[in-house]
Amino acid sequence: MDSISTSSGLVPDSMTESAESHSRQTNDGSLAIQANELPKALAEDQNKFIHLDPVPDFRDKAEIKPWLQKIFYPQGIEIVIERSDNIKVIFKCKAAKRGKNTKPRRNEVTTTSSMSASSSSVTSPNTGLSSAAGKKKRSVSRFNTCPFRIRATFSLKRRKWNIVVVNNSHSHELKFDPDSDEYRKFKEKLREDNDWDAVKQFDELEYKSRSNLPIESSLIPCECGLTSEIESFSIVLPSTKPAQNNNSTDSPSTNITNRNSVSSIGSGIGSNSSGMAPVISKPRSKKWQQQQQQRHREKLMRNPSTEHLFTQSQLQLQLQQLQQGCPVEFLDPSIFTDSFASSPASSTMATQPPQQQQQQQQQQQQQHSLQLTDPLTEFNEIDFTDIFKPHSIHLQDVHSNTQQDHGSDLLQPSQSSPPQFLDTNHETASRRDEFPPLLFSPLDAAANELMTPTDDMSVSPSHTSNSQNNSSQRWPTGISIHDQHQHQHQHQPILRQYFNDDEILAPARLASLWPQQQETSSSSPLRRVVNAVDSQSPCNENDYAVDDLLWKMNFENA
Amino acid sequence: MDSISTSSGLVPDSMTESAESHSRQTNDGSLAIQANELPKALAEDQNKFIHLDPVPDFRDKAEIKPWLQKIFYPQGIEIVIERSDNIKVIFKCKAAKRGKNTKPRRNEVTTTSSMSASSSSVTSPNTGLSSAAGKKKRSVSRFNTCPFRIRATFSLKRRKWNIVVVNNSHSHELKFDPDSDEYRKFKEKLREDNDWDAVKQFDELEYKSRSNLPIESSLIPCECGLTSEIESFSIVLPSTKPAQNNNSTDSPSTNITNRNSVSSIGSGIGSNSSGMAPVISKPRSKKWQQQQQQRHREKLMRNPSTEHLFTQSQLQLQLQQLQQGCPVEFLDPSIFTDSFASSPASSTMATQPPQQQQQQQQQQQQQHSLQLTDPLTEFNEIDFTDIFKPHSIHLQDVHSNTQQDHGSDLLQPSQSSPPQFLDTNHETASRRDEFPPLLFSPLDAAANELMTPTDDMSVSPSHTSNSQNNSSQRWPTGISIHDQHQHQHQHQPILRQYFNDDEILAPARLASLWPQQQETSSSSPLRRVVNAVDSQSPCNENDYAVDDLLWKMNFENA
DNA sequence: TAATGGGTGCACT
DNA sequence: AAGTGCACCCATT
Ligand SMILES: [Zn+2]
Ligand SMILES: [Zn+2]
Repeated sequence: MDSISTSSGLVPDSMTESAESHSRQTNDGSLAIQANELPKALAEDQNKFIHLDPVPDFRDKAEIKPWLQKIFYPQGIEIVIERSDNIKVIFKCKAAKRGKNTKPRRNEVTTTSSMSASSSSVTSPNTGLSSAAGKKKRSVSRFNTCPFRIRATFSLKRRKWNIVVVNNSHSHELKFDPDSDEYRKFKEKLREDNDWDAVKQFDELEYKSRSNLPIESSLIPCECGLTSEIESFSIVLPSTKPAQNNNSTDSPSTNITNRNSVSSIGSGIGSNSSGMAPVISKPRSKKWQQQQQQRHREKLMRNPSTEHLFTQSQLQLQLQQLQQGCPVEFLDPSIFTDSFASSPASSTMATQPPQQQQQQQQQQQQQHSLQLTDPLTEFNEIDFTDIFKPHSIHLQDVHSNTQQDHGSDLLQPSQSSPPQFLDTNHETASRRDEFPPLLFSPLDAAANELMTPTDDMSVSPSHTSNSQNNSSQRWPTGISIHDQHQHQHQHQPILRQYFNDDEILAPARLASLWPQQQETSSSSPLRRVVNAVDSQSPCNENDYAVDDLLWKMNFENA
Repeated sequence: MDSISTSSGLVPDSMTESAESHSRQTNDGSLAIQANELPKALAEDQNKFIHLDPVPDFRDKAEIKPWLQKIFYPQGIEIVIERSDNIKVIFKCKAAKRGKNTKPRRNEVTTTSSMSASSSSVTSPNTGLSSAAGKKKRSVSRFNTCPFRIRATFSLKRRKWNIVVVNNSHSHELKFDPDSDEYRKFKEKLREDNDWDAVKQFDELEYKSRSNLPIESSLIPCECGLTSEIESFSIVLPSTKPAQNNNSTDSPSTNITNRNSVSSIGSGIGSNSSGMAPVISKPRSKKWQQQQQQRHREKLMRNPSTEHLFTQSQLQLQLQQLQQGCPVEFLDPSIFTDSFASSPASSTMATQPPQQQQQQQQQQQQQHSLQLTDPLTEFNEIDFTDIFKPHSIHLQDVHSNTQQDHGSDLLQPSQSSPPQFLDTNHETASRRDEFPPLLFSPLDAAANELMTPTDDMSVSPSHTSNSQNNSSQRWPTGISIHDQHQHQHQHQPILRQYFNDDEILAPARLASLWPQQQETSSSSPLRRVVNAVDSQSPCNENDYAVDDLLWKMNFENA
């Protein structure tokens, strides 16, 4: 079970071959790596950040978590908010439930010895029932010391939320639990938001989990109403240090292979981020869980919505998303097959998408079993004052220039609709109540930005020309790795094109899903305003003044 | 500065003489101690609890904290909620603000060496300005490891909130900081609740703090609108172990004398427990604090409300309260003087209330400098199942029977209005919004209890006869110490009389403050209902049925 | 059962 | 990797 290397080919093959050459160290010590080189980069540079980009233009802080849940639930990672702010949200792994006898050893979490991330069904034949593992031997990881973090920070300069995976190592196994309360709420919210495509995908995920089928990869389509960025990243984490209660780091590294691949098509949820599903405290008996499992299984078999999960229509939807910039290698390979593989190993091979060189890439990925130095030791030295500084954007089709395209924050036009600082339009002041009093409302801030509406076109003149170009080349993953100190400003035109494509294509894809809500690219007044704000240069004096004010007010608690 | 024994005489002298004889060990290992013997009891029996009784009939969980703040702010203890529930609230000391260089020694909190609770002005001539201590040498007690806890639990059986000081030791010095944000909110809430008498008292406290005057004792008058319990207790904590980060308990006991006396006249706040004062984050520069200090000093000198803090009218008020059952020994002795003493020692003597034997009692109290074994080590073995069993009430005039008057829970008529579990009446749903949906509101509960209105009189037939009796004899403290295993039921008539006196006399005192709100004792329908509820036997079958339902609903989260 | 005790999500500061 | 105030939880008895 440990040292499992059954990874589904989520990283395009062509990249892995030249992985080493693509990782470049810039002269200031920063590292620029392409998306397909993430596994190796993660293994070698733990103190680097995995930057998710682009991200939807979250209009509310509360939209971030559902979006991330779409990405990380299929990876067996249940995220919770560790701390949140008006300008940042720190996510972490949900703490493990304590087993009955919650006195595990301190130095090693009773080491289920594996922390095997990918194939959860291998280690626990009990399939996703948390109670099965529980009672006594479960790795309860006494204090939740998992170092995994996702940091979402709102850049006042760029007026955009930046999401960075700070630490991809886990002190526990990754396991998708379809019976967790949080997941239930999450899925209920998906339904409330009418994100039926995601609901279907998660139905499939639940089915696989309950059926002991491998869940190595996942697909979460994007269904947002306003934006439609495609977000995905792949991570291979070779070595996961077992949880040590930060007092004695005796075992240097147990060399336990841990693999973690994340793939999804994210989306900002269109609206209603306020209403959470009513909390329903449920009993957690084993019997109840078995009932749930059986019920769900029957429902899945009968439900027409889940019936066609593996039919041609679903596949066509995926292909359509592909053409619009969704990286194929991060789609769920299982959608291309109509049968379930019984063993994880076989399924891993069987679920390969029909991409050339996919298997080679997968094999390459299996070799990225590298040790991680303890990232915790290095984080203390991180200077967080630069957290809102520009960060790099890396595309696959520009991988030869990866070491140069950090910075460029000033021109990156990815749809950065400030979550709350942007909406100046006095007509849409309804969301103002969600923020503390005395904080500027998004409407006010946005109105301030309308003074330079023409910057949008000037910065991204060729926003429509390269859309098909990018999507057909290598399905850019839209992921970038960079460390803290990247400040170069280069290759801005390429970035501009890329992100403008996203903005333009997204509504079209959305329209295909809900024609009644159709809305041409940037045709909405609000949307156009947002784009204008995003694409304009942040070097504007007025902008900085506003930024400073907003920054100060953020800490005023109002 | 350390081993300060400048204690103001808060414990009546006559008691301390026979302190040892009054502490009795019952045959089941429990300890019954009179109020005036609290210092010694605390020093010798750390695993005992200090039970505050009676307490107001809190109608909302949110009313508990302000009430406790009135008691503990004058002691230099700023409480925060560690954890709260529908049925319990755990308070602790507010975490110390870290100085700039937050790397203090681990084993000893740079030991301002004193933890001298009473006279804060002695150690820090900078008078209550937190910045003065700060920056570097301040005992920031890196992780807030103060063991002090106050536990408020709602007993479903007795329909009453019970408040217990779980651990009276502190890992830090006790210092009243009039500039803390929380205190400002607290005081603003006092103003909102029109608790002007408390406002005045705290104005005085602030003045003393800013003027480097000793704040050994305090007075917080009762100003509640609905209830008028008199609450007070006195604690002398001889030895406070310095904070040790629970890893190495090297210094067994530093023998640092710590004295902590608490006195107040508590009251449940009349209404509006929902509206918190708007948070105003203030800059914390030293300059700003000095300005505040100067401004406050000037305002105090000029304000007519604070002008007469030390005039005869104020003293008459105190005397009036005395006659109504308020223990004189817990009143602020300084109100009896019109001049400020410069040194704590002299002021302690100068502020003695004109009571006979007061000085003797004070001297006796100074001798209670006993060491505390670390209470945390012993709390793990305490059996909490009996905590809500009848506890002993000790009056000064019945101190020879102290070991016998625990129990009698069924008849203790202290006003216990259930916070939210009781309301079944459908007419008075106005306060229902303050509680989670589906929870009963207190008003309904009160209406429900009207079915047995006559119980009030039957239980306390002599409620008016002994009022002067108690107040003139030795000013009962209304405090009881008891440990886990007290089960005797004795001297119930005495208890009944005592608490009924409190209930009846309180409104009269209140009326003296606001004649327009005058309300004779138990004349208010609601008030009478509350008394009826409290005095009736909880063994009623219907009551238990309601309890069950309420208990279940409490965990429905609805 | 009713009560005790603690974990932890997460936003305020 | 802000620390912590506070409450929604859960486990145990
Ligand atoms: Zn984790
Ligand atoms: Zn304390």
